[in-house]
Amino acid sequence: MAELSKTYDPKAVEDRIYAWWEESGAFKPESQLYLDPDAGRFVITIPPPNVTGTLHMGHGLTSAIEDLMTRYHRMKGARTLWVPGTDHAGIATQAIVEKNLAKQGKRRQDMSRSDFLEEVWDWKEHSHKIITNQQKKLGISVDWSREAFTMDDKLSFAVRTAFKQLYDKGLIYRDTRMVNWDPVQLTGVSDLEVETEDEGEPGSLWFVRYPIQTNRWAGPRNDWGSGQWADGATEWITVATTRPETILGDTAVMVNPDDERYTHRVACRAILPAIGREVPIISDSAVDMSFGTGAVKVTPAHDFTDYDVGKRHHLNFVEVMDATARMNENAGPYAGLDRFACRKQLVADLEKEGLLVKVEPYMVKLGRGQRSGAVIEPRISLQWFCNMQGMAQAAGDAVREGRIKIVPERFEKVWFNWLDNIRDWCISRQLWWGHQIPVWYVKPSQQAGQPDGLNHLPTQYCALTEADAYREAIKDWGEGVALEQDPDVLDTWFSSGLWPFSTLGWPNDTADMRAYYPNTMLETGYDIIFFWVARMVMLGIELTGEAPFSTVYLHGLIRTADGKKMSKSRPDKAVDPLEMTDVYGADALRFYLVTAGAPGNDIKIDVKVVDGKKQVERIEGARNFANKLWNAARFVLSKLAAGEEQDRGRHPSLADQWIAARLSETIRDVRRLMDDYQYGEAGRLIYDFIWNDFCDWYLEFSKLSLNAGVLVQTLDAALRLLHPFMPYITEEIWQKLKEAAGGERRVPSFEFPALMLAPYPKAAEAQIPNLPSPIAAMASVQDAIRAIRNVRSEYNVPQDRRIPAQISAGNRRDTFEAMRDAIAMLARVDASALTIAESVPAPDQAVTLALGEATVYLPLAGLVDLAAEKKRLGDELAGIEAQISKSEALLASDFGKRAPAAVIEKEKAKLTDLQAKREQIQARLATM
RNA sequence: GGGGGCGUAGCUCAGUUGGUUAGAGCGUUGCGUUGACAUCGCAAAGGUCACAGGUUCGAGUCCUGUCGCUCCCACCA
Repeated sequence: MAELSKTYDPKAVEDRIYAWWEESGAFKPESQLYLDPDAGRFVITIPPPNVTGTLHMGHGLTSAIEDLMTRYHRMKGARTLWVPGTDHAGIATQAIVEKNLAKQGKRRQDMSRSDFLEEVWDWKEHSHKIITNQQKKLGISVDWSREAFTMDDKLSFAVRTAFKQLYDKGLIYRDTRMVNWDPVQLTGVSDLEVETEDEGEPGSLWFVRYPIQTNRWAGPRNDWGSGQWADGATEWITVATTRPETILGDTAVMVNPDDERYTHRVACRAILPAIGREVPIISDSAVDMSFGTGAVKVTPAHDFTDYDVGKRHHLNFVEVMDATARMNENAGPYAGLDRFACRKQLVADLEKEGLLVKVEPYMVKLGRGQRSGAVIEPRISLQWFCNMQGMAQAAGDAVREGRIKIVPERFEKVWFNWLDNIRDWCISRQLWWGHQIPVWYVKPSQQAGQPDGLNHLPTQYCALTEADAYREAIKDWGEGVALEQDPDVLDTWFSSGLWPFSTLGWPNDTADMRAYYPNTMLETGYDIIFFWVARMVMLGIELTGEAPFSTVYLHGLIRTADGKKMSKSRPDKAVDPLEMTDVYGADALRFYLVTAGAPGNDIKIDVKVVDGKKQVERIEGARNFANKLWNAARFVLSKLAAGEEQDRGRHPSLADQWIAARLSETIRDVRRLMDDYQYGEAGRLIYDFIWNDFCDWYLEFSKLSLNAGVLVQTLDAALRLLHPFMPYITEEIWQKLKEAAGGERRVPSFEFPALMLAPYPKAAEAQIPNLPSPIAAMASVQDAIRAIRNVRSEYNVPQDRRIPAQISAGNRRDTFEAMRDAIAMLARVDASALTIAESVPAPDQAVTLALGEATVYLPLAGLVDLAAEKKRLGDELAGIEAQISKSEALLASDFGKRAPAAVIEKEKAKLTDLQAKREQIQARLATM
């Protein structure tokens, strides 16, 4: 048998084990060797990382939790599939590639679409390689043979099919509307992709007065910029704005109908500064009288509210900016200026013309593009939309009716709130990277050739392929028709929304669709509940008729120590998952991540930099745990190799029965917690069992009397329990254990080739019947040992000094007798001076430990004086008596009548124990 | 404007159908190292569970309010 190194070295284990798992096909559901029909299926599809670069700690958390779930269910005997894959991440990836090209002095606009896409595909390959490599390091047990990418041929076909089905139902339509426009990325984006700072950003509120047209003053007689533009005007209306440049596009001024200050102004006309356009003053209840001056400028082409106002009041829509947010020809003297340059110039000119009343500092709620950071400009454009009303209703019902369970439950409220207020989804993007919209238009030249066509024939064809589109178009337009495909691509979340079924082969009726759809679990961060989870549910129900999964588990976000999002701008506070696996090992990182917090709660990672290396205390703690387990295994293996076991397979000792009972208890609780998604709590229980029960106590007992059978069984079960949390180290140890344990020390799980394919422990299998509660019996021995240690520490008894002890053990006499050697060793008692009896006479000059079930006397001649001991016992007695009074009062109160029997029993047992201690102390005091 | 979350030991956090002595890790203090492990062992100190009410025999846990921090959603210029 190979010797184990003195400390656990993840680097010597992880890659080797992972390669072995992968090569042996252990991640594939077809390879499962242990199946329990009652366990059903477990199917989960990975939240596909964006091919934008590398993974961050959030992906580490996702991987840790999902692999934990997957390994747990696989070991429980559920038919288990975890599908991996990546997302093309349209806008984000295109932005990165454009940025990279810019470094080489290249621009997308100077390239052909296909040349640019070639660059993106190269980047995708590059990023994909890094990502999958990182995922493998983390140990995720996904079925790589089913790996998917959102722009694979099969998935692209699913996207076109979904689009066509929705189009044919009339749920997808094209319309000219106001959308959020990113003037840097030159595309429309959805509402969700616009981010605003809660407090707003520092800006100004400009108060500008517009002259009113009167009998005496019909309009400006002098040029704008002359300083005399408004000469002669006598009446004014003052508006407040945060975006002065939009004045150029104003087509009305609006006041509240109830606002008496302005009643006489309604129906008057104001003259727009700079442009000189006459604009009506209208009244609309949308105006907040208390804000600004109570008069609002209306720019229907550049503001969402004003757009609606413009529609309501049949105003003109004057666009003053182009796609890049430069002022256009409608901006008069400012044409050609950037919007912010225009703002600056216009404000200066307004001041010069005496139209700037005042400027106040103001926190502006600026919408910024999620990816570009550019200030979003509302813009009217022709886009594709998806009607969400019906789908949102269905998605809400799925949760309301319990077909989908959201964990933690509190997110249901957010879910309903968003779905109930849903707006149509702008799904087209003016990008090149993504799924091109499967709609073909008849070329305008053709339409011109057939004058009737425009009125009677369709000019757009939604089809799965260009050939299909032609087939349809030819029917209407004849053989010579020429089509061109819509140049836009779909929002990246459209394809992500199909992910749980597009990965399984939908729309085809594949074996995987039949076997693994719907999924059972969807696990992701709560930050993409709307972007992704809601869209999957809506599209899933609409397209497949079923909710795509039955449980949604949402984890928290990874944050820096000060609670901020980890960002690349603060590299000292951010931490990379691979950096941590490199320092502490994948198991340590994973154990930390799943035990760090509670479901749905954020995790703050406190990074310390020591000698240029990043350290995280809590991951270090998990690493230490791995090492502890490693050394425990080393001990077990050395004992097996030495063949010095006693009691083999025969009478299990009290210690053996105790560890088996504790194991059984732990298994029961762990399974309950795991099934209730409380992975952190489950992990802590396993940690406690391994470190405290197994290492601190049972291995110590084993040094006196070894039962190799029980030792192997216990370690085997502990490894299986821990495997979903720390897959590598447990597999490595388990393989060694299996190799070392022959013959009758073998346990059933050794029939399986890999720990990851072995069954998860069941409580029953660890139970050794017969004795009543070995846990309670052992507890009294542990109490005694701890109490003796305590006294030794208190009286500074040197570690190497063996002391005598007399134990009056009452009906625990057999228990103490059975543990005699252990007591001697662990409490460092002189074995030849250890008396255990039902009752022993109290010796003089001894410290007395009243433990309830037993009394321990430590004759520490010379170390304790009578008076001090009397005082110590007196104090203890006082404390106990206080507790007894409290307990008695409690039992005498309504508690005794109303509390459940079990609770009362517990209280009574406590009281009995206290009374026993009191008696012991009183008896002792009486003899002193 | 609406809706969440958090506030528990010096620090980071657990504590899920309310059960009466509130836990862990790290840190601190004392003792300890020739045999599984110093990435360790033994022991100790340390908390009016943010605050104020309420429900209950019983509240860290449920309800109401207040304060502080934080996040999400929302078209007040």
